[in-house]
Amino acid sequence: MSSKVNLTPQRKAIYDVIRESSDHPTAAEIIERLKVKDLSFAYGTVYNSLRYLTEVGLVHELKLGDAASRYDGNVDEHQHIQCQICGRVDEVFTDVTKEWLNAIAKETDYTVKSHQVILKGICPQCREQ
Amino acid sequence: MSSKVNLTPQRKAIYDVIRESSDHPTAAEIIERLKVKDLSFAYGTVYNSLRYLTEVGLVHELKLGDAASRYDGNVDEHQHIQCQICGRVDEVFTDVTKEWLNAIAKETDYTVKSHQVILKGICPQCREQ
DNA sequence: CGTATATTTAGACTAAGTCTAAAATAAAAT
DNA sequence: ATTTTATTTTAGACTTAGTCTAAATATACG
Ligand SMILES: [Mn+2]
Ligand SMILES: [Mn+2]
Ligand SMILES: [Zn+2]
Ligand SMILES: [Zn+2]
Repeated sequence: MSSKVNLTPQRKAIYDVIRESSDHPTAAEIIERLKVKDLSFAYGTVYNSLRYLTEVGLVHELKLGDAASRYDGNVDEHQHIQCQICGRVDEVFTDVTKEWLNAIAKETDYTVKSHQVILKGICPQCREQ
Repeated sequence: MSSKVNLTPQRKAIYDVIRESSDHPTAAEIIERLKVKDLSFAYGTVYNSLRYLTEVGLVHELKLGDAASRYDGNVDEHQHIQCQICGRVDEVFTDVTKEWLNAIAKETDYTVKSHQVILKGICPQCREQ
């Protein structure tokens, strides 16, 4: 069991870029950062690898409502807040309560499997302007 | 002030479809439903109208991480839960607490402007199968 | 080794939506 | 009422993000 994770050189390089990034890069940004390291993979390989890394749980895919998905090397449970002005994405570790999730299960009669909170606001830097 | 809302025939028809729908239709679904009423507008007009209706606050745009945005004629504050199996989207009126939002403002130093919760789970129907 | 399986590659293709420039409507000014 | 101005619609080209396909490579297995 525990089907071993198969990290090919491409997947490893992409995973490295994500872990070295703290800003939740998009696929396009990952491709840029690979290029800086003189690595250039087929377009499709980057997307296939991102899907693979997501599936095996090494990274998380964030869909914040922007056009492009972002990727997160921190797979600990946390949420995100995005600045409406500059677009930066920051971490949020204060999570919703279990009681709240239970209340929703009761209200909707769904079996709640996951929740994602997307907060929008103004970051400290942009507030100064 | 209060810059009056300009509901052209096209915008009105699209708004009507959204209000008559309770399933948060996508642009493509709205176009289908217009066709049933023998209404056919330019592709771009539908998107322009959806943007307009969203901007003036008559509808809400939902980005649940699917490919296409969905539109909601209920503009009262509420959240959504989507079935991972059949894709249907249901309403969630149990909202997060103000305390939780304050905790996030303190943690992140952001001025929190909005929050969107996307819950995923199994709907009662799909659970029976 | 030889064959099956998995992965990468380049490039065609798709889905959702935006943009553009011209035509049609509507509103405002003469 | 007619001209001028502003707004909206339209068709279709274009963009962005991502998937699909078929061939070429690489890896694993007997
Ligand atoms: Mn994160
Ligand atoms: Mn709703
Ligand atoms: Zn900012
Ligand atoms: Zn379902």
